[in-house]
Amino acid sequence: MPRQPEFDRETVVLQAMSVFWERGYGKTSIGNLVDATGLQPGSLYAAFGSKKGVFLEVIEQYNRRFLADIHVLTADDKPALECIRGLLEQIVEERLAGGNDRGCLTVSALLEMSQHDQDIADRLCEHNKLLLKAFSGLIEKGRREGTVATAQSPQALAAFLMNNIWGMRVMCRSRPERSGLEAVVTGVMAALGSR
Amino acid sequence: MPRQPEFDRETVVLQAMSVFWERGYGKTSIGNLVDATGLQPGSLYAAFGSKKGVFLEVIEQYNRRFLADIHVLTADDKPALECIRGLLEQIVEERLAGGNDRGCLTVSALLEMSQHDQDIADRLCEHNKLLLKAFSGLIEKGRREGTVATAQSPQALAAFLMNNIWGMRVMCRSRPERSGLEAVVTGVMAALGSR
DNA sequence: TCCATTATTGAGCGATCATTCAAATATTGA
DNA sequence: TCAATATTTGAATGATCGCTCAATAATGGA
Repeated sequence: MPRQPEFDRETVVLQAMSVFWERGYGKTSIGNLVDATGLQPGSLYAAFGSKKGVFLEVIEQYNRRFLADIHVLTADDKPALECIRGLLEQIVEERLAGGNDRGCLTVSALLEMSQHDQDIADRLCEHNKLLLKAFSGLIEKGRREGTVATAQSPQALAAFLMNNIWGMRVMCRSRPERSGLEAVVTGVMAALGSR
Repeated sequence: MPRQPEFDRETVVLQAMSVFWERGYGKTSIGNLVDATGLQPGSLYAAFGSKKGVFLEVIEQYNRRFLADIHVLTADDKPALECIRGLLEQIVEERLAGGNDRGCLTVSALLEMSQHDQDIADRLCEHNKLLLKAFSGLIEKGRREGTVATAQSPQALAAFLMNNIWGMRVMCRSRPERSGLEAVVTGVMAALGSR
């Protein structure tokens, strides 16, 4: 066997994720990726084929992690409605702590790229379907427990929930006040919990 | 008086708006603007100073028009809650008609540019405050009529409403099914109308 | 030790970008 | 008709982009 690659692929993807997340796809140059990963252009192209190839693998990993988080929540002992509240409040607190104003990588990518790149659009839409299913499962669990009492179907409530999370991701890019973010949490919880 | 400009400024801004809306800021080149407006680079720069100058005037006009729409709704005779339903359903129908998958110019601009350009971020955030006030006024009217019955403050409900509209703008870029979009409308109406 | 195979390097390619500016053109008051 | 004053034109500029490739370095089996 000849020479082995010197880098760890997952590490490189995470480093690239950080850059794409911070700068968006269009404003990320190969030079930025070289700086962040320590790999030279030739190595990046040997490993991923193109800038788009790097990005596709980045959103693949980003999506996998997000989905895993939801599945962990679904397996949790706590009432599902409380898990959902925790999910929303985590977004609020992360944003207000001054930290994450990067929003969501895939939401930004959807708005920036879906009109221009069919491959990226396909991948993002496919992920959204998986995410809807995951939320649906979480809400079904809530209904079995009785914590989710609203008459609408789990699928409909999942769409409503995801819509609000997307909205919050946008709001995080603005300069939101605590009152606005908390109003969203209150509104969503009321919509899910009341009958 | 010497030679007058040959173009109508508002027309040019509308033509540029269409391009920025379709392509986003980063993917819009001066060449695209030349094609859309019929103005040569030199004329564009004489009139607007820079690409960013064109864009700032575009979002200025976009925002003015959107705000005006909300104020028209607030002056309408119909119950405020029905006006809000109409607003949401218009987004649903426009999207499902196969037409508008461009989403919202300012939401896209916020995600694409807010991290990189302070001037554009300032302008967008300022507009968002105006929009929140306008929604607040509409909801206060609903409360006076009794159609909006929820206990939360008009400001809080306005934030919740805007959050859902932003979410729908994102969803419009995906490939949404009617059921998902309608679930959002149902969820928002329930949250505003129930006590 | 040597060779076959692969990874890494980084200068360089052509394309495209936002922007500029000197020349050409149009308008108006005199 | 003729300056004086603007606008319009579009080729040119320098920077940056994604990407390539010949040269070099590293590895492991023979």
